[in-house]
Parts: sequence; structure tokens; C-alpha cells
Amino acid sequence: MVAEAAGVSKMTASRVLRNEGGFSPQTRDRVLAEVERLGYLPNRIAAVFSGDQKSTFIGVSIPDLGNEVFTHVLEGIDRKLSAFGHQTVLGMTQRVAGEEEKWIGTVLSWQPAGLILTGVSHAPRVQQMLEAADLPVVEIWELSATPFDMCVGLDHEASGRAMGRYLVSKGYKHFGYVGTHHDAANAAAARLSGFGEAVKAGEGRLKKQLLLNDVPGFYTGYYGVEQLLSSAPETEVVFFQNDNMAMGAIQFCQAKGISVPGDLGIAGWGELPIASVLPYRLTTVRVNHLRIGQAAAEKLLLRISGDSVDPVTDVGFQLIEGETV
Amino acid sequence: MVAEAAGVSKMTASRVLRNEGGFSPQTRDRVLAEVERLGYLPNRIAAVFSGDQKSTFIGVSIPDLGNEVFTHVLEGIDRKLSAFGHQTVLGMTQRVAGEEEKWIGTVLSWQPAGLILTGVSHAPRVQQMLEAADLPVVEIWELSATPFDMCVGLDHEASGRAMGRYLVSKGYKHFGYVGTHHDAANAAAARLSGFGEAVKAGEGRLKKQLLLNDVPGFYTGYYGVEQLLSSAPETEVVFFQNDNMAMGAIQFCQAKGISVPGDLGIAGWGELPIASVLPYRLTTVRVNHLRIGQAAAEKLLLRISGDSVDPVTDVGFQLIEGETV
DNA sequence: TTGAAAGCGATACCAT
DNA sequence: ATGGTATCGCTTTCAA
Repeated sequence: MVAEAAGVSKMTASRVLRNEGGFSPQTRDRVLAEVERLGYLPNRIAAVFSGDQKSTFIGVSIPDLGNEVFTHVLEGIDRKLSAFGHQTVLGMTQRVAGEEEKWIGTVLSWQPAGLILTGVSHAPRVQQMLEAADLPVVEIWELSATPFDMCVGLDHEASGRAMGRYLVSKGYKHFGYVGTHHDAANAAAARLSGFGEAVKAGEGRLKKQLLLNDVPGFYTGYYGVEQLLSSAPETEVVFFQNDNMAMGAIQFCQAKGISVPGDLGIAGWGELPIASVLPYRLTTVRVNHLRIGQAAAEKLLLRISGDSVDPVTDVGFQLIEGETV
Repeated sequence: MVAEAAGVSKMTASRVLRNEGGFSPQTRDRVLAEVERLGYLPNRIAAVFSGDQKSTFIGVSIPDLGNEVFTHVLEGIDRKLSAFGHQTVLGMTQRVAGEEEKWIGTVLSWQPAGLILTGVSHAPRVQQMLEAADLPVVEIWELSATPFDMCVGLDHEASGRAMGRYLVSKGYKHFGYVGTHHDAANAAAARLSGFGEAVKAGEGRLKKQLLLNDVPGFYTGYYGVEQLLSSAPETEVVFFQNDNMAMGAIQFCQAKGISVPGDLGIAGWGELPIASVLPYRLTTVRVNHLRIGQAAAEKLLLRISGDSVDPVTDVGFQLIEGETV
């Protein structure tokens, strides 16, 4: 350690650096002066290694950053974590099956203080690794009654059901859904499931469910609704996987002279900022994405500092009764 | 090391784990079997510490994730890095001045293999720390003729100038600009500067430059253009800080019955996906955000593996002559 | 092909 | 208030 060139033992220097007491003010000043002079930076790798501690890293896995909702979640996480001296180690995994498992192995080898994982379904090996690693884990986005450890999210199926019921209550009979195709059971699938259930219970018909092999963006909504209408022109209202897709659909309708909601009702999900510029309010489901991230980070930090934590947080959702249905 | 319960020394096990040769196939199989059985995960912290190596972390600082362009940059970075066994350690710094310096200190203490920093202006202490740390650094977004180490970005001033010239060539005389306020000299300021220069050279008048204290999003564009028009109604065309703001402005015009480009011309910057749903093409500047991230990661990886690297990459830009001016 | 020993930079523990 | 010593898990070096 360079700072003991200041005439003290490395132990004393270490104590000063960590400000844990047990040194005189003079010593302190002498050490800090040398630190400053030499531009000394502590080696946290060595510290973690030494103390058999965990690092201050938090591994955060999200499907991808292209999806705007997850950037908000991530921002919520990182803001909170960095305020408490932790670092986010990113993992964009869900693009390829099996990536999560690989990523978790890597990130665990860095002795992270905790993990935040998107989704509640993981490979069996992942479960094993997590158990063996014995660290705080928060699963986010979807809700699970039996989380691996902790969980922050919302009941996607209920949100779809709520939207279905609402649309039924508006008198619609012929429903459509446009989303994108996902490999596994996931949140969007749960929404569709709840939606379909409510439609059925309301004696409506979910005539057309379009699952496109594309990303859930504006353009996908644009051509998705076009495709849906051409094959099921009797559709009265369409529920979209997210607001981006709904916005694309609205633009399509505008371009084609289809009046919304007169000719076609449109509902989104997620309440993304883009919808705020419409001259009318988009019917959608509000979810506080940032709050999911913050709550997840908070839970993790509490657990790391040894507090007891309520394992499951339901951040809920709110149906926005807009003017597009 | 647990795996030497397989009857070999830890050295042999270590060699097998790193697959560096110097062991028999039988030994190999025996060790790997134990690794599997015990669910052994290597401790990379110890490895880095031991070898006096760098870690595989790459520190990536970006202003914030709310700004869509940086999420694309980040995605480009992380895709490339993770494909080569590196991990992104996130730093959202620019919200507060001085945060970058603090963050760099922290991240350097983890012995990262390299850094990617947004922007080319850094505090003097940051410069010192980077020099002392002696690691590859890529500055992104803005271009610098004299980067600290390496640099990937584009000439923002030139892009503003190009837009200015183009609008002048379309016969406009009264120009406006709407952006957001930033504390330091930055990319958007450079664009405005180039824009103003071109307008002046074209004998136009940049009557109104609106710098709002807000985030550069849809809604900011919406009320920004409203504010600009009320104080400078003679404005014929407005250049916005980004496409999101331009989109907000277009929605405003639509709501108020202002025809675009008949009554007012609108130009954006950055070519964000949202504009793709307009029934006409937005006049804007195309920048390949993803490519900036990828190129930065590539440069870093090349340098890390000891190759010589061209220090500066200009990813350029392309003026999109749309239908909104 | 294998192993024994030193050491990386910090901290915990025990002494002074 | 201060310092000596062992130690963390792994890699490097040297020897067998």
C-alpha cells in the first residue's frame, strides 16, 4: 500500500481510509495528504477478496433496452442503487434462450451483493445456482405468489382482464388483439389470457389474435392493425400489447381515414410518454415502471443491510379510461 | 479450492478450469466431474486479484436512460461487449455535476478493463484519474480532434449547419429553435451553434431560440412550439433538439389546425423510431446510434487485446429531406 | 503432466 | 493509537 510511505503501517492507513477510528487526527491528516499527493485509489477487488465480502455490484438482467418500459425500470433501479453506493452490472439476456443462465454464472463469479432478474420463470439450473450462491434476488415485472426470494411487479393477467371488462362494458362485441410473438409464457401472454377471459365472460368474441414476429414498436402496431383489419374487418376494438403499438395503429387509422373510436376502438398498455401528445387521451393501462425499478432496488438494499423485507410487492396498475374506445 | 477434493492439486484444477493445457484427459474429466457435482463457481475476484489483472468490467457512463438515443447507444455497447465476455457497469452520471468524477473513482477501484464515457469534456481531476489508471478509454457522442484516448461520435455542429443550410435552401427566412437547457457546452449546443451560423450565412434570422428547463421529450416539444409561436408568430420553420420534440410539435400543430409544412416547417434531429409512423416523412438528421455504441465497444476490445486502433471514428450523419419543411 | 511455494492488496485479529 | 501476522482463492514461477 503506497500510503504507508507516509510513515505508518498499512493497517493504520487502512483504518484511516475506511474511517473506522483508532487513529489520531495527526496520523489521519498525514495519511490523507499522501493519498491525495499520490492519487491513490483503493483496490476494491482486493478488499472484497480479503474480507470474504460480497462486492457492491448488483446484477440486473433485462430482456433488452429496445423496449422502452425496461429502460424506465432500469433507470429506477440504477438511480436508487447508485445513491447507496452500489453499481449496476447490466445483463441483456432474453434475446437468446439460455443466455440468462450463462450470464448468471458470469455475474455470480464476481460476488455480487444481489441480483435483479426480469421475469419469474427461470431454467432449473438457474434456480440451483441462485440457491447455491445464497444472495438476495428480486424478480421483477411479473408477480409470483412463490418468488424465489423477493418479487416486485404486477398482475398482468388481471390488467388484461380489467381492460377486457372495460371494453365489454362499453358495448363492444368483436375484439381483436395485436402483440408480438414470444417464446415462453410471459407477461404479455398473461395479459392476453386475462383479456380473452373477460371478453368471453362478456359474451364478446375475440375473433383475431395477431402475434407478430417482430419487436413491439410503432411500426409493428401500424402494419399489425392493417393486417388484422384486412382479415377480420368486423373488428370493433383492438387491444395492443403496448402503447407504442397502439400509437402506430392510431397513425394508421389517421392515414387511412378510419375514425377512432368511431370506426375502430384502440386500447394500449403501459402508458408510455408518447401517448401524451395525442389530442385526446389514449385508453390504456397505467403502470409505474420507474417505481418497479425503485421498489426492487429498495427491497434488495434492505435485505443486504439485514432488514426483514416483505417478499412480494404488487405495484398495481390503473385503467386509464381514455377517448380511443 | 473445492475441486481438489477430486484428488489433484489446486494448480492442476486451476489449469483445467482455464483450459490452458498441461494436464491429461483423465485428470481433466475427473476435475470437471467434480466441478459439476459440487456446482463450483470460480471466484473471479480472486483471479483478478491474484494475477494483478484487470477485470472484464467495462464502465459505461451515459447521461440518463430517459433520453432514447442513449438507450440505443448503450444497447449497441452491451451487445458487443457481452459477446466478447465483458460486462457493462452502468453509470448514469450527468444528472448532477461532479457525479462523473465520483463515479469514475468508484468504477476504477474495480479494476475495469476499460471505460466508455459520454461527451468529451471532463473535470480536470477526471483527466488525472484516467491518466493514472492507464486504461483504454473511449469518449462517445461528440467528436474530439484530441480525444483523451479514443473517440467515436459525430460532428454535431456540422449536422446543425447542414440542417440550417438545407432550410435556407428551401427559402425560409424566419427560423426558430427549441431545445432544452444544459449546464455545459454539449452536443445540442453545438448543433444550435452550427444551425445559427448557417442561418446567418443564408441571411435568414434565427429570431427565437427557446431553451426549456425540461427533458427533451414529446411534451416539451408540444408546449415548446406553442410558447415559441406565441412570442414569435412570424416564425416559418423550427429546428428541434430531437425527433421526440419535433413529434410533440407536430401533434400540437395538428391539434391547433396549423398545417405542416404549409403554415410551419418542422425539423427534428436523430431520426427516432417514433417518426416512422407519421403519414409523411419527418425532416431530420439520421444518426446511427446503435453503431456509435458498437464502434465504441469494438475500439475498446481491440485496444484491450493489444491491437492498434485508429483513435477517432466519425460515424457521420445524414440529412433526411422529409416532408415537414 | 503435476505440484509446492510465493504473492497479489486489503482486512481481521491479536498484541503492544 | 498503532503495528505484526495470518488469511482470503487464485495464478505465476519454478521444480520434479
